[in-house]
Amino acid sequence: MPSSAALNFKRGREREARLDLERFLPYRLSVLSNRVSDAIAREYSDRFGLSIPEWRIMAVLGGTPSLSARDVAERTAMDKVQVSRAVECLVRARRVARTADAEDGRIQRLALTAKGRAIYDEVVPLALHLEEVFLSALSASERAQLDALMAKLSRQARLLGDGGK
Amino acid sequence: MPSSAALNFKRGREREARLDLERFLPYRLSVLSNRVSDAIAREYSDRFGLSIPEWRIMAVLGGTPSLSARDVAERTAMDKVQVSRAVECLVRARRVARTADAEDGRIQRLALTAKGRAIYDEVVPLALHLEEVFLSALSASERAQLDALMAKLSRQARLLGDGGK
DNA sequence: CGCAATTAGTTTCATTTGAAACTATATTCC
DNA sequence: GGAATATAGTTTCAAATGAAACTAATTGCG
Repeated sequence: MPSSAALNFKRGREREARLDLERFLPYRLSVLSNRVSDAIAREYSDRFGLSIPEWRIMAVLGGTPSLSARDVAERTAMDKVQVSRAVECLVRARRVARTADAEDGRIQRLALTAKGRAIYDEVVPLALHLEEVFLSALSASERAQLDALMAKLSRQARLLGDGGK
Repeated sequence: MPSSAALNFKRGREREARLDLERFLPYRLSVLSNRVSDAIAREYSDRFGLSIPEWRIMAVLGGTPSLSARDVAERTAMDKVQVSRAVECLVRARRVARTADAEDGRIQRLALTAKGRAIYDEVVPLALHLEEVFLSALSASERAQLDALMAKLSRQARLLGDGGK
């Protein structure tokens, strides 16, 4: 049965349009993304007491230390309130340290502490393992396709979003 | 530049693993899905005062009337609390009607009212148009690829999710 | 039958979230 | 220099959310 998203649009004898939610891409994306996020969140939370926002922050700080909260927000696609709150938790747990910026009094530089780094070093393999399990349904060429499609769709979605803002 | 998700895993000279959030599939999926949902939610909300849960309920009732709240929850991937609340709004707005089931006193059959159907008939073309704009970044064969990949990933994600539950 | 266990759906309550207001610092421009 | 504007980050407050308790009806089973 061909089920391309392009075929979602149907008209019966009467002239009203129909929509099949299961084939509607925004819906499918949302369900897929939630399933994946939930499965992963459970692991992060069970094993390390990390929420997804916290993990995202640790992930970027692990790769690039000394970012400001604003930088982190940009790179994690979170808003500044979310970042502020998640950083607060991470600081309380001594996983992230805040230090004043030498030049700009408004900015605080963020970095993983040794403790945070140790957790990061444990979480990264777990995250990559989960990604791998998830992707194990695909062949190498399918993964390449997926990568290309995601890039195109992300660009397109960015355009969509900007239009309405 | 090859950027397959399979290549996300890297080790430097030192032996700690690194993770590039921008190439991490769960993250990419989440950002993409949110962008799309937000763009669409804005339209639904601006033009019809519909939230996404409300729209999902109307979408399934438009295709299959006389479902119970439980049926709706199943088909929309929402939980029963969400459905209960969104249905409440829809009923108050006279877009959906609740009628008692003849056989089972616990069940209420849900269906679009004439008013709800009129809105449905307007929203469906809008939804399909937005999907089309979004997919316009892809060729026909890319759409087919996407469809196949989403199906595989969804199945895989369902397995992942069940495992942990 | 009649009591325990299930199921449909709602409500409650605590937590999460986001928008807007707020504080503090920095920059612009007269 | 200093008033107006902009930016970093936090706090506040109201709305959205979810887990668990709850109500009401049904089913299973001795």
